[in-house]
Amino acid sequence: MLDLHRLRLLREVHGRGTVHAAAAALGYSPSAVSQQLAVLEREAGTPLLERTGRNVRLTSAGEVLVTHAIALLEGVEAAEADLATVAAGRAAGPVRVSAFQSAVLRIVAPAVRLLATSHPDVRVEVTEAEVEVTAPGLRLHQYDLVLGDEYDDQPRVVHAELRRERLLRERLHLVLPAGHPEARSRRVPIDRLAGLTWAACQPGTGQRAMHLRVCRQYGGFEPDVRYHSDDFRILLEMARTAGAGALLPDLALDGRDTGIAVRLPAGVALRREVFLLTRRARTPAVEAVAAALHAATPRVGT
Amino acid sequence: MLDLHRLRLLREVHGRGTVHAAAAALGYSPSAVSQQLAVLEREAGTPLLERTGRNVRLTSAGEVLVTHAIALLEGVEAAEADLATVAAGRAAGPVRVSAFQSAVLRIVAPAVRLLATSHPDVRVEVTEAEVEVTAPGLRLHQYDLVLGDEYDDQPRVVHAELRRERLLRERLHLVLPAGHPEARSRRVPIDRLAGLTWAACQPGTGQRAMHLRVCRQYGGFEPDVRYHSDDFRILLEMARTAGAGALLPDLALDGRDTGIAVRLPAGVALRREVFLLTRRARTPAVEAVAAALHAATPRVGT
DNA sequence: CTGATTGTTCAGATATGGTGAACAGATGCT
DNA sequence: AGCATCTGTTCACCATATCTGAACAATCAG
Repeated sequence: MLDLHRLRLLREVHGRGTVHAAAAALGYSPSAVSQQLAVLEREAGTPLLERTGRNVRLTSAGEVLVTHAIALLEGVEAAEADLATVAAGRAAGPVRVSAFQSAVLRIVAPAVRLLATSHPDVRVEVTEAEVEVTAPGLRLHQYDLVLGDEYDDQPRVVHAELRRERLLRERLHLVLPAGHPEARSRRVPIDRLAGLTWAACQPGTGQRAMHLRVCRQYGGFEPDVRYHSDDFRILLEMARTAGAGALLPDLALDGRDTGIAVRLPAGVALRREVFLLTRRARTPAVEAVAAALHAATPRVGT
Repeated sequence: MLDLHRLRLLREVHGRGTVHAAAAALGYSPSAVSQQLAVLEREAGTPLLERTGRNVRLTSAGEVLVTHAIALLEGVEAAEADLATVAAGRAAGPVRVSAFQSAVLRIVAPAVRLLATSHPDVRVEVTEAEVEVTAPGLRLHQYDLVLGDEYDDQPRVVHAELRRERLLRERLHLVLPAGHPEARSRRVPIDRLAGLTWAACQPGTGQRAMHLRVCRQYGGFEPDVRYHSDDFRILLEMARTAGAGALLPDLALDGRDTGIAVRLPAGVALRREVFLLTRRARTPAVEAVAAALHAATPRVGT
């Protein structure tokens, strides 16, 4: 009989492309994975992998088998979730959540607090990471729920097998050092800020791209970005302490905005959407966590 | 992660009721089964079995898990069948058939001959046994196709999960020793045969029950059954050699009826139906065998 | 050409899963 | 009631399967 353990290796190699990556993901040596796949091929009676350059790729028989493997492993997971639920008499089991920094702070952490009393048998594991990194891990069952963000001008494509729900849609604010001359008016035209020093996320991130686009398109200037961090709290602190400007969403602002001035850009409506990704098949525990995340999401002005 | 091997043990214990039976069916010692189930319970985190008297029964958690197990094992089987088919480029893999004696001789054997050329990669395994015995084994995946028979007055109930197809509907004939006075007419009234010595199947079989009912109802006598065998060819030989009478279906008569007279009973239409059982989910190989069985079924007068 | 990848093979340590004997409780026969 | 005979479980022990790490071959980038 086919062995689930080996099928999982096959799925992982299929999903990650290399034996090394699959081995690393599952905590084995590449040697072990290679040997087990060889056994699987012998059982299958036909080659499942073929080498292409120094990598491996699934053969058509491998593709057929991996399709079954994915369904079977999904089924096993459902069985385990059901079992945990029955054993505890209510939604139970481990649930792995990933979210980007501000969502961890403002959404996931409060949700965990809610779940601690409403669903004490659900064990939530949280990883702070960006959607780009973790979305593939959702399909590979490394995570069960992934929170992501998306700036209006850069919609993310999401795999058809996944389910996406909006958690909130928030405004982006201009954060200026308190006492900056432009901070007197409630709405600040971007083109007045050409001389400002800026704090923004690392190049390659959505926030940075949005920042550059806004300055170029609405301000007509190339921003002098001097402070780089993917940590919104650091960006905020650079505004407060080092006199920089920043473009930050509601979630990054926790209300204690002493030392800074939070203003809206004039003439532009900049928005960010925060959403939740899950696989289509949801266990009771995942369902409970999803509900808690919705409940814990702060209402911010749209 | 849950282990398929252990889930199969659970399914078998569920299906067969005792640890011993499950162990015997899978070729293990009861000790091994007991130990593996203990491991499964530890993994599940909740009891799956409870002792009732000297047997075991599934707990509600066990029931939940076994439902998943059945689905998963079905999925694995589908995967293996698909794999065999892909590997061979056509329907392939082992298929286990069971049938009662006359069906093996007249239907299954010819079907195997057909399949040898039409589907050389399908490996047919045949077991001669009665439906009563093998039908449960169909649900337990011990067999893939089961041929059964049913006398008109004793319809068999078939489990809703199984699929039943009629293969043929045949007449029952009165088999008399050649030269018996009543064998002169084409149709023989049953009540003329009160003094005959009879050959019939063992008590408890459908044929025996039918035989008794016919003699009592249409002949008004208790038959003197002296020769008992579930082997129709032996019953036929007792008619030929020992001068007994018998009630046999078309399939039991192979046309070489020297030494006997085959007549229809007068005033009664006795019929037997031969049918095919499979699980609802059929692999390509099972489909091919089912088609061959239909094709190989002889056309007999209804 | 060299160095850094990739996947595979081999020898050896370790864990897993099997058997069979001994045991305890339930049932049924005399 | 008493004994034999079923259950299923536990234990010690053994075989096999599966992991690791080193050595190897092939590919690719600089």
